[in-house]
Amino acid sequence: MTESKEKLQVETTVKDAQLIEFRRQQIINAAIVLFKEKGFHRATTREIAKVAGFSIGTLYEYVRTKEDVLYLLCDSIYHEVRQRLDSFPQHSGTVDELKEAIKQYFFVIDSMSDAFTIMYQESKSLSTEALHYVLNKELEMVALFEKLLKNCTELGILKLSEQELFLAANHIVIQGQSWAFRRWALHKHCTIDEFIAYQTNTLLNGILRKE
Amino acid sequence: MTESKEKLQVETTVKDAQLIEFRRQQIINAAIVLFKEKGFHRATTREIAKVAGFSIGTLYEYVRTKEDVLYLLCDSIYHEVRQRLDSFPQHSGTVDELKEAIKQYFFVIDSMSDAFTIMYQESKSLSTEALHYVLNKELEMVALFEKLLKNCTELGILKLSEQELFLAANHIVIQGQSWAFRRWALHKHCTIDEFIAYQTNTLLNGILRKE
Amino acid sequence: MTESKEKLQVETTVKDAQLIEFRRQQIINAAIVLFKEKGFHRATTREIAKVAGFSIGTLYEYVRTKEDVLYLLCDSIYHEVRQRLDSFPQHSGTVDELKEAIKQYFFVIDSMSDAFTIMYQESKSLSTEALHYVLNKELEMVALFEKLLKNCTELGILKLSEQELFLAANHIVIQGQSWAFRRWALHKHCTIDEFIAYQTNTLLNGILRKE
Amino acid sequence: MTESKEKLQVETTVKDAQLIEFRRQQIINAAIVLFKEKGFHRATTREIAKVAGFSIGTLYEYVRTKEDVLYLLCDSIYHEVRQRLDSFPQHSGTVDELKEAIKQYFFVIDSMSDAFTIMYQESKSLSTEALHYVLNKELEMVALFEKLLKNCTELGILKLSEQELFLAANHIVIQGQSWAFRRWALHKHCTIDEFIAYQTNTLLNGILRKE
DNA sequence: AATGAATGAGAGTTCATTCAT
DNA sequence: GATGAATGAACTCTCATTCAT
Repeated sequence: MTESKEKLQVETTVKDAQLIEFRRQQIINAAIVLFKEKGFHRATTREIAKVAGFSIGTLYEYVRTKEDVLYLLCDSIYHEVRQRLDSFPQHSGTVDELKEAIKQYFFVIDSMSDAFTIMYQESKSLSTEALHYVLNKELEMVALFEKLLKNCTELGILKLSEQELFLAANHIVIQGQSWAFRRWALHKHCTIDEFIAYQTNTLLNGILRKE
Repeated sequence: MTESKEKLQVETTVKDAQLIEFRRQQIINAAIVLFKEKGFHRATTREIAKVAGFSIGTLYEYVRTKEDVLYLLCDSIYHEVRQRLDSFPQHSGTVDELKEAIKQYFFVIDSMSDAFTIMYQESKSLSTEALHYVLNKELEMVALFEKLLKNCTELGILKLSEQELFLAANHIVIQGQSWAFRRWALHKHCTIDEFIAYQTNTLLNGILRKE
Repeated sequence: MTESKEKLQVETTVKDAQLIEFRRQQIINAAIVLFKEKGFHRATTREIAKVAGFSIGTLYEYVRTKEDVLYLLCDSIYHEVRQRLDSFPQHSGTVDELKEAIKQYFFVIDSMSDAFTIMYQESKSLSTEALHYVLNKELEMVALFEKLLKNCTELGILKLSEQELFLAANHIVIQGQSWAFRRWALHKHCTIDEFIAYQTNTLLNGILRKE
Repeated sequence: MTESKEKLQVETTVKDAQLIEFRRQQIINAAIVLFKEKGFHRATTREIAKVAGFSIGTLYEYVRTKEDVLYLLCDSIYHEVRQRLDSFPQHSGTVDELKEAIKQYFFVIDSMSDAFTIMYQESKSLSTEALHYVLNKELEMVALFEKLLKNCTELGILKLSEQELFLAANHIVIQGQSWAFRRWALHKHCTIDEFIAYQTNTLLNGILRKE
């Protein structure tokens, strides 16, 4: 899995790269808390700075606009997801590999569900350029699962058209994310493991044509 | 299907009920256009009034706050959905009935995808009370499909636990809505009919246990 | 004397034209006081609103930006100047007419010297477009005196090349304005009448070639 | 010509006098570029430091406040003017000497017109104390020409009252400076030599009373 | 002597809401 | 019932200045 587009640069007045990394992580953490609580528009930059632990002036040394904070947050999600998916042990058996990927993906979402929810609800507030970048990351996610599904078809385990490949991959991505943005409904009825089990079974059964 | 909660009342200074109905529909239509274009927070009440065709003063004769506009919009969605689902011809064959319900549901979403997307992204801006009301409507939707699925299990066509019943219903509702909020990705790959076909097949195949 | 360019429009949210006129005059008056005292940049829009007698919100109903206030001020100066010069009685004798025009011009400046000084020092803060508009008004002023001087040359009283015509007209305009922006030096040494007498004599003697 | 007031001291933490001189010249040069481009208020201290070639911290080793930069700039103008006027060869014939002084003065202005324009438009941003110092320098300039004119009256070439002496000197100073601050209008119509010729002739003709 | 990250008061602007007409 | 001018709290962002290194 490779990044398809250059990262959009968020301008800084600070020169020390390590410090930038560190402060931006503080900003992102603060933003997750606040955007979750009150949404992007109701959270103020002053609050973000305060929760991050520094002054409003300092915030703006690491970020040009409030929108940059949202972009940083969205970007960090995919960074995290990629790290996790890249690091899980690769199986030879491809259906198992697919299952494992789904599991890992759902786990990341579970562990970052606030961030995912924010991204879902607020990414529309990004500039066109940043939004395109983020949606593109999303498509990379879909493409990853398309690839894994395709591997299965090549082994003859599945028979899927290109369209079905896409729809199935899309299906996985959405259901995974729904674990985040529909917490309120789902958590009352099952655990993440049960959810993963149901989704994996339904999908694979649904896709496997045994006639 | 019955409405579980009393409709939340949006106060008015105007008496004429028909006029209220009429003006509110104008408000909702204007809001759909503007919230889609710029989101709830960036759209101003002045703009809403202007697009609706009257003055800001008049807007506030039919609505107490800006949030009321969002609430009215969300509420009208479920009103519309219910009307459509209630009116389609009921079959005796229950799997067919389920299929038909799915189809109708996806069709409503397709025809109101802007409104659905807005609801998805902006409902967090509602007050706790209004949000609960809306989420409750959402659960009624899920319950509707749970009921239809349950009918199938009772005929022995499906074997599903309570949990699976809920997850499957939830699955339908989410995939349907994804047709609205993931337009940008889905519309390039398939038509609404193809999407319905894929979702219906996958779900039913995935659920039917043939061992 | 005709206005060479369309007036630049300053946008408003208010519809009542008379009210706009009235409020803008209040804004200009407040701005003259404050810009004189602390300059354009140090005067705040809040102060302007306060001195004008209304709230900051109201200020922004009649003006889009702070720069608009400055533009309104500059524009009103030329409006005033034109009114005064257009209304003085026209002589037949052209040198007398020139003298009278100079006198009237210097009088207007004397009566609006704060506004003139502000324009001199702050017009650079206008947008390119607005600045061009204002400088153009300034050139119209020069052109007016060029015309009056030209009348004299046509009667054979003066012999001036095109360049000299321009320089002499320019000379009048600058010396007049210096009465405003060099108050601090000039007022200690002479009255406006003495200043006018000196400038008129020097200019006419300087220009008249008697060899 | 003697300096009438002690130079205002701009405090420093640095000891090395030569270095101070050197760095301040860098600061002034940077300030001329930036103040010309965006004015005193819009130019930031950071930018000044950057253009000057060092860090913001260093800037504040040589200057107490941003206003000091403006003061330094204004002060350097008179320093330059004095150097030039003091160094031109003194004639015995006093009208020629006056003419030569005018010429040299206009030449300095031409070569430093950015700095002069800045002084004209921004000196109001100086503190009262610094402003008085600068205006005083200005009056010294006027006094210089008063002196030269007086020499002529004493030789019987001119007959001028004290007031006329002042006004004529003032006239020269202003017209000279107008070559800087009215560049936009004048440069299209004549060269500096033509301008000097016109101003010198008009003034002398205007002043010489031969009846 | 030089650096540059940190600070926070303060500025311009917006916009939901009110209320007299 | 309809209008639209008035309001002011609240928000984002800037930038002169400081001080530890």
